[in-house]
Amino acid sequence: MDNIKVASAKTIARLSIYRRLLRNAMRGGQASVYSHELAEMVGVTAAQVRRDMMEIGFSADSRSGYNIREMIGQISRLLDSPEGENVAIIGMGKLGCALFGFFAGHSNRLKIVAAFDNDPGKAECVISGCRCHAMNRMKDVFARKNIQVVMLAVPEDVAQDVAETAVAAGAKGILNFAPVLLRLPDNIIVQNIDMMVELEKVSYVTRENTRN
Amino acid sequence: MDNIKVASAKTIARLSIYRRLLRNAMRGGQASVYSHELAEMVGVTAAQVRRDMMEIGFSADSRSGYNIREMIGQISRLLDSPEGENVAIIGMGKLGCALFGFFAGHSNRLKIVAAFDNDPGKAECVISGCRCHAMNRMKDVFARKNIQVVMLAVPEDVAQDVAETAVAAGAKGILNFAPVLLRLPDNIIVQNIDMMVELEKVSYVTRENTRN
DNA sequence: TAGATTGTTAATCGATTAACAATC
DNA sequence: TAGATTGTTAATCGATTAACAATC
Repeated sequence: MDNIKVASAKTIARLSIYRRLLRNAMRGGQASVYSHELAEMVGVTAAQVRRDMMEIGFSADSRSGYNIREMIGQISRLLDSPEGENVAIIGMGKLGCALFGFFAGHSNRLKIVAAFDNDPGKAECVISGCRCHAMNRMKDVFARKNIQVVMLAVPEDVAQDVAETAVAAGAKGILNFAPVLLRLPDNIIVQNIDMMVELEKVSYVTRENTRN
Repeated sequence: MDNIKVASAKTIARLSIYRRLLRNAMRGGQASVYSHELAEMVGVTAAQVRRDMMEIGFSADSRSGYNIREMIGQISRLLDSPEGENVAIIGMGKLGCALFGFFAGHSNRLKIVAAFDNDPGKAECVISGCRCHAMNRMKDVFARKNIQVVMLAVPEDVAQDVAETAVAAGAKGILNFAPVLLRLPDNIIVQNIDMMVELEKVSYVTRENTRN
């Protein structure tokens, strides 16, 4: 159970979504769910759900389906760090503040515990209920608060520099919102959210789709 | 040339990124680029770049490589709507305002031309330099400004309702930031950006990666 | 039992890559 | 020409799905 390791990030994404929907269902009083029901909620095939459950070693009763509470538990054992995960936001411009508000409202295991910005007007202030440190304090704060994962929400022209600073300070994983390919050591995990590209995709596909 | 149609959204994403880097290169005075150079900049293989160029019907001189200006032109002919694309942001909370700031700073062909929010304190005001309308004015504004693509940045509990309103008002493509599976007619293009899921992915993969 | 669902594998699908003759 | 790059296909890879015997 503890040594399960899911290969694909896509699977992780689906598991995260399963869990969210299952929590809603549980709040609604539902106790168990069939693969085809969950599939319908998430927008995947039933076979996909069953294969994912197989992959995390979770099984169902062929009469009543999957036990929701246990399924949430199993997904959480896999996805969540037992000690919780402390996350920092680097860059407290509009986007950084928006991210802070978004994540502060939601998660439980993932906690935004620090923010960084080089604007002297922000540094060492409390913004949106979160203490904002100067960039040069990363190493200290990362160590003290046990931070390995950061969200990078700085302008693109400084993204590479700031990312290097973060890595030097001990960051191991970066969720990068800057439209820049970060050049970092191989052992650093980088996931990009490129909103410009996503909007261009929607725009293009929509146009193609409405053409006829 | 006008009837080229790229099948995959992944290809569109790469083309968008190629173009961004090529613009930077052109600004730096570079006139042409080899597939392996562009590949290195973007973080893909040279074969991938060549196949993408093949797909959009653009070719190179085997001595000097791809002409950057023409390549940008060809990608733009494919990606950009000739008349430009007018986009609306629905939901002018922190995230909506952040998106506005982000896109207002960047794009050329994609223009944020309207915003909507139901907060009476925001409706009909000008926020971040953009007029903010009440939700019930979508149909009118979409028609007047020729808007088909929207970015949905509202809280998850109202996302489905607001999305339906937007579709009824004429939206054909939605970039959805709410962590919700939108149920909409098949002919509506929906692209989700699920920041919670992305952060959980980074967190998980980082943990697995640093385990040993 | 009867019937619906699960677990599981082989088949399918689509995207990526390796490889190399053609090109400039 | 010589040499590096391109255009292009077959091979590879990984993820998804169809299908069905096993299960409750």
